Amino acid sequence: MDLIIVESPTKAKTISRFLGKDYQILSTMGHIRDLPKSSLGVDLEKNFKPQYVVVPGKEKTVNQLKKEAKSAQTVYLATDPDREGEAIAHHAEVICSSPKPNPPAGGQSPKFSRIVFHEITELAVKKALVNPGVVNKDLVNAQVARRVLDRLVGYRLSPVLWKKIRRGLSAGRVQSVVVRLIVEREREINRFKREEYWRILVAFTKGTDIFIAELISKGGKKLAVRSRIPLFADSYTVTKTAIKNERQALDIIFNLNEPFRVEDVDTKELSRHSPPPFTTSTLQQSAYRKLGFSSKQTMRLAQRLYERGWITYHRTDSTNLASMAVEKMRQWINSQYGRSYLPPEPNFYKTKARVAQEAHEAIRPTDFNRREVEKIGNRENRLYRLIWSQAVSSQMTSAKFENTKVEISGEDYVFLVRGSRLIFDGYLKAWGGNRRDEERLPLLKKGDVVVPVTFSPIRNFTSPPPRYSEASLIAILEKEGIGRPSTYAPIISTIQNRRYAEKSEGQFEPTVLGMVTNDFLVDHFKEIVSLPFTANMEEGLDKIANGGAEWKKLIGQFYQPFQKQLEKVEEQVGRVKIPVQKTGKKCPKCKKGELVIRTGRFGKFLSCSRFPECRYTAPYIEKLLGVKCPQCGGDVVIKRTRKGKQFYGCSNYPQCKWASWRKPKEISK
DNA sequence: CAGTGAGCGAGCTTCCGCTTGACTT
Repeated sequence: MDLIIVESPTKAKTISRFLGKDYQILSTMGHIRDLPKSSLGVDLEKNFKPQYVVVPGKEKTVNQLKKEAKSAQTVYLATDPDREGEAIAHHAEVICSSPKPNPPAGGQSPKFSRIVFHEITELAVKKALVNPGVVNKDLVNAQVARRVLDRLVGYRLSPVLWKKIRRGLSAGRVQSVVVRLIVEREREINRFKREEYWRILVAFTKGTDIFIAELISKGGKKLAVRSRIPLFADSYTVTKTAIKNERQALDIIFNLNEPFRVEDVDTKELSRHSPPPFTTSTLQQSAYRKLGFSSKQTMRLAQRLYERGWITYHRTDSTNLASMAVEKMRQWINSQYGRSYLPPEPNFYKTKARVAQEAHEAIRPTDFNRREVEKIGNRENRLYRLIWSQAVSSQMTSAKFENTKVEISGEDYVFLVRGSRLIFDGYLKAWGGNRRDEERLPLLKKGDVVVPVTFSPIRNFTSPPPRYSEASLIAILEKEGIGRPSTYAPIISTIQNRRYAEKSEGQFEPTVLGMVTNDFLVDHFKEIVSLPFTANMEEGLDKIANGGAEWKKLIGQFYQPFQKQLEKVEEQVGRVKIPVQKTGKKCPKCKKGELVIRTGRFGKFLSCSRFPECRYTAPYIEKLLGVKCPQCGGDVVIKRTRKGKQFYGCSNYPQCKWASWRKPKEISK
């Protein structure tokens, strides 16, 4: 019997349904061999020779692969069709073909065939089986280069941080850039100067209708002032008006004179195209924005949907849909919604990611007739419905809006009001007729006289660029090609576990430790924490994969200067002090020092500035919530676990051990 | 669900990317 090796057990199950009992199908559950965890595992004397070991905990899987391969005639290596998948195929081949102390006399060792398919359908799998190839050594070498580079960066840089800042810290090609994004953004926010400006809104009536228009120009000059601020990985547009204070605003209002006439009515039809079906990144972003799920939570739910066979694979960077799925979806749309919702040709989407490997399809339901899963309203179902709508609507026609711009003038002042009306719902139908974007206007035509009823000067302030949420962070990572679908969620945990950043009300703020560590890396290893570093690496890896470069050369080109810089920093740079935050309060123990806020391994805490002479410590209370502890009546405070997750605890800890994940209800006395 | 910082110096920390499952509120 022949053996087929895939990565995911769910995939194995699906394929065995297609192929019946003729094949045995096993899964590797990801990588089976890797560099050892507790040493560098890269021989610097021997041209970066990597030392591979069986991944701890994978011994059973490996033994089973070996055993079944022995009795197989052909071993089909059907791991994912991307760089990591090629490496897994290679490792499986190595494991299954060794050790061969004495090649069985007369017996045959198995033949290895590399097969690939981009969609898991019976046809695709059977086609792959009759088109066997061999493992692509160049692609494997590209993966080795990627792995070795990440190991060198991570395992040589981290110890520098232990020595120069604090034990246990970490640095890496991906995580250090993520921390930098958050730190840079915080500084951009701090640099930002809020500016006051005023808007003038006027409520007009026409007949029995009322609508609100905004003053947009005065004496032929537009009031809006736009400025673009370049950001570290982005840019930000600030819009304000030329009205700087209340006096100017009132001045304008007192000078407004009737009559006010409709000067111009401009109506345009606008079509809005559906977004593409989900990739991992866009699923995480949408689930966060629309359902409030964290990326971790989203992945856990998606995993369950995938295991039950309800959705395609959920770790993907592709927006492509299997042609069979598109065909079925088109039939479904045609029969349920009708012809006008079906584009003449299928919609195609270009993938946004810079370095997409497109080993899998986009995320979609496996059966479009399944509109709900399990109990309506539960989390799994809500995520499923999101995936369903995104996939189905991606193959539907555009929605059409009629947008109206009405200008109203009075002397040398011009007011503007915009309206929007949905004239054809198109793909929005798959979202359950979402009409939130409409803004209805009364019927207005040129020359109409409208009567003002109220004048409202509105005070505004320009707002700084927003802090990153999980969603906006993942969007940047995908855009820059940093990290992969399988790592977006873990990265976000890592930077919090290391206490480089904390999430507060859904937004990332750098800690003092995060800023110190980032500044150290930017000062001394600028290239590695730059955005193009990963992009450049990918370029090099592509050359290796195409047979146009040797992996050892690429690593050497990176490592020689890196090594020099490591030595220089070791020698010349002193230990960095982590700054403390002053509180202005006296230490209650020694009465001499000042209480300061320090960041330790378990987050912030209070201690005496005279440490180590005075060893006073106390927990740092972030916020008093005004809620009493249900056990002892003390104050309930927000605390953070070792891993940085928020929980609620009693301020009398450790005397009172009360703790909860959820905020306790107010106790009324 | 939780006690920290410095330095002494045992032994140890650390990367990214591919999988799932064992644990808990």
